[in-house]
Amino acid sequence: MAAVLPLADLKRQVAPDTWINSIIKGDCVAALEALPDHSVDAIFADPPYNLQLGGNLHRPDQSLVDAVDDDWDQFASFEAYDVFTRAWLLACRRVLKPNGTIWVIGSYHNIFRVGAMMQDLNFWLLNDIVWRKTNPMPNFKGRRFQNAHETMIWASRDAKAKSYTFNYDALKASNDDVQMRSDWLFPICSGGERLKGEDGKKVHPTQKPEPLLARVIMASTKPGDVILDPFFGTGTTGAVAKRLGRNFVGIEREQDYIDAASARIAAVEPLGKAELTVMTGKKQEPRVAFNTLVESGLVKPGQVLSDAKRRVSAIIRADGTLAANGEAGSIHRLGAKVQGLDACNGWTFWHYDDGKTLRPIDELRSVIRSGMAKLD
Amino acid sequence: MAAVLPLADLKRQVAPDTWINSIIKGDCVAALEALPDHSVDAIFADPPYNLQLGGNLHRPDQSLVDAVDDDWDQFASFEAYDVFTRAWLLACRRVLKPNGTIWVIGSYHNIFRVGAMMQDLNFWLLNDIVWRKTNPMPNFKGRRFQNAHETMIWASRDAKAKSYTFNYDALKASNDDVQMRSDWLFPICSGGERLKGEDGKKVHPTQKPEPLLARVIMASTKPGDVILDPFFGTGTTGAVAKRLGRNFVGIEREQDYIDAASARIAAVEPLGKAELTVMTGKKQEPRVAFNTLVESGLVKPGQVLSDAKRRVSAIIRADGTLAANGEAGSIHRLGAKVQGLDACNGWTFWHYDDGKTLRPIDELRSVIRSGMAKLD
DNA sequence: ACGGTGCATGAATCAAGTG
DNA sequence: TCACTTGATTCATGCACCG
Repeated sequence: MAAVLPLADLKRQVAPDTWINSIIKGDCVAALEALPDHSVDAIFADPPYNLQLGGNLHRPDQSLVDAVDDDWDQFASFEAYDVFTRAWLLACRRVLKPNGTIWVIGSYHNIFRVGAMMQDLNFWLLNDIVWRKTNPMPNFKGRRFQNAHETMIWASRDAKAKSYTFNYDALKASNDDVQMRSDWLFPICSGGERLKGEDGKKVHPTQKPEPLLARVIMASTKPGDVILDPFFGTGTTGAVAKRLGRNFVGIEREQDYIDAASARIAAVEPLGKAELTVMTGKKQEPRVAFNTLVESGLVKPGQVLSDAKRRVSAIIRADGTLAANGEAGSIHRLGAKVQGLDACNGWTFWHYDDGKTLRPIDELRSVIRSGMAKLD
Repeated sequence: MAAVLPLADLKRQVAPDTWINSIIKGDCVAALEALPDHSVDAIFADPPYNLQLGGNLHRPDQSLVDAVDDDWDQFASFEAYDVFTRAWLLACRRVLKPNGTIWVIGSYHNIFRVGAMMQDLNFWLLNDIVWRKTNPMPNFKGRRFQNAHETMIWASRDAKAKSYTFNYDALKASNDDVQMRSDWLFPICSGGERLKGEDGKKVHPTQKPEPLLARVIMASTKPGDVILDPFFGTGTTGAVAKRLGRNFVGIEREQDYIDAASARIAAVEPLGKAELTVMTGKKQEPRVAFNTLVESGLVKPGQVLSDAKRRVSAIIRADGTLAANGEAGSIHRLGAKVQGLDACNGWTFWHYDDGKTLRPIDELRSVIRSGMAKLD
């Protein structure tokens, strides 16, 4: 797990087992060039924020704030940052599968430039997600609002990509059965999760919290997917991907970060298959034609179906169509017609009388499906 | 109030009384050209979002979503939108005072382009603010996260502007004595606040809620300041500015919107000077001890206080503490104790009988505070 | 005057599979 | 690529109406 690959050994190698679940050491764009076209399912990118810090910042007690002033976060100008951003985004886009999606996280210092560039490069923005921090750093000078959030952009490769992965039902189930919103609340990375060096100092200045990555990965990937992180740092993406039964590829320049990430990922225990099973909606269940209900005898030709309030009714015909008012058609078409609508889900609209109460025919479809499941 | 000015009458007139508190009818950039250099203290801009909607969207009940499909939101391309954005931002920058600040609101469709352009034009970003909606529209198809927020960018005219207005202490005091964060929670504009035409339909598709504007204006302007809104719409900025003792200038193209805004603003009653002074004071709201109420005679030793439903009661002692069931303590400690809780806000928990009804003692604190305000 | 039910609606880049 | 079919999909709030 987490082999470290020297960049020179890679030349757009197609065999995934040469680079999957490894950290490629080298410059981000050069390393991306070594990966094959359309080879990763998702990308999580935490690029340098281009913080434009003037002098040092002191707390009210005069202690010095340990700001992000590393070499890799220094850009001479917006133009230089744009050139850098365009290069790594383009390289990512080539490597991403046509139905893959990309996440980029940033703050107000850089996220507007990144988002505009993504639009310029034909990524299609799906959402912007706000990470609200429960415990953000205060604003010490009292000259601005406390900067209490960061922004993530989630985008598909292009506007036409319709079948990207989004585990809507699992997210909703995990969120008290209401759909997941675009504002997420998580603590910053601290305590035992925060990697510290032998000197007790944090290894990386902007280590992201694992729960944040976990939601990203659970929302937009499937088990077994390959997730690329072109700014791997201390490997939060890799650690969470491994724990959640996904694969990763990391790109990182600094040996200290690579060392920390390798050890970290090696210690991760993946979850079992049962725990990883994602709740899915009706969409993913096998298709059942209404005629199957007729053929199996669950409903009978001549039987009357009605809507939930018995305002309209129709008769089942032997070919699996319905008839009412001299018209006939599928359960969906006729359901739409009797309501004067363009569309209708006949499975939930039409009901049958079980002797006591009206029940949707969708329940009979479930009976068929459970019978099919037993054949597995 | 809210005179409507034909654009032709204005030629960078310096005398502010010719355009202050009026709505200029005309194209945004052309109208901005008519205003003098460095003439407004703050700008709030709600530009078109450039939504690129495909076909129609239906709810699960097949009803049609009333989308924003107005002509003013149609742009041929990102490039066309950028040209438009650059033009109005540049014009705003000339009109803004050197120490003025600008707010721009948008969604993920446009805010990244706007933010990047602002940086390119040398605005200096101070914060990005997230407006979290309590009641956003759901995502009906379950293909994305519910889009539950919009983003505002707050920026000064340039990096060197250090003495912009930011009422840090007033914001902190209004926020339970912790500094105001970058994520704000407000409902969308609906109910009685939402302007409706004679046909019962909304006058403007994107009317912003007044509390949002109130926080913007209270945070970044002083009483008497001039606030420009280059996309005035139905005049939320003007209405809130007038109520809060500020001046406004609006620019709007559509006569229907101008008519609605004029009538709306005319009906606004400005707050009194005392109320505004309290709200904008540099110090936090003065702390009032319960004993001050006793000393001032608003409550009397021996008087009985109870909770809102008369389930528990306590007696006021001369030293400003309460006693009940053989225990005594502050209004907060005793309130917590009688409820079996760890903490309690005694000001809102305890009520007194004014002869007709039970009223919270917090109202008596307000009486003390307004008396203190009159001493200013 | 209430409480309960039903309905309308808000800045929305909102489906997937088959032939 | 287009046309057509199948059938999946919503949260909070305000207001009208009714008993």
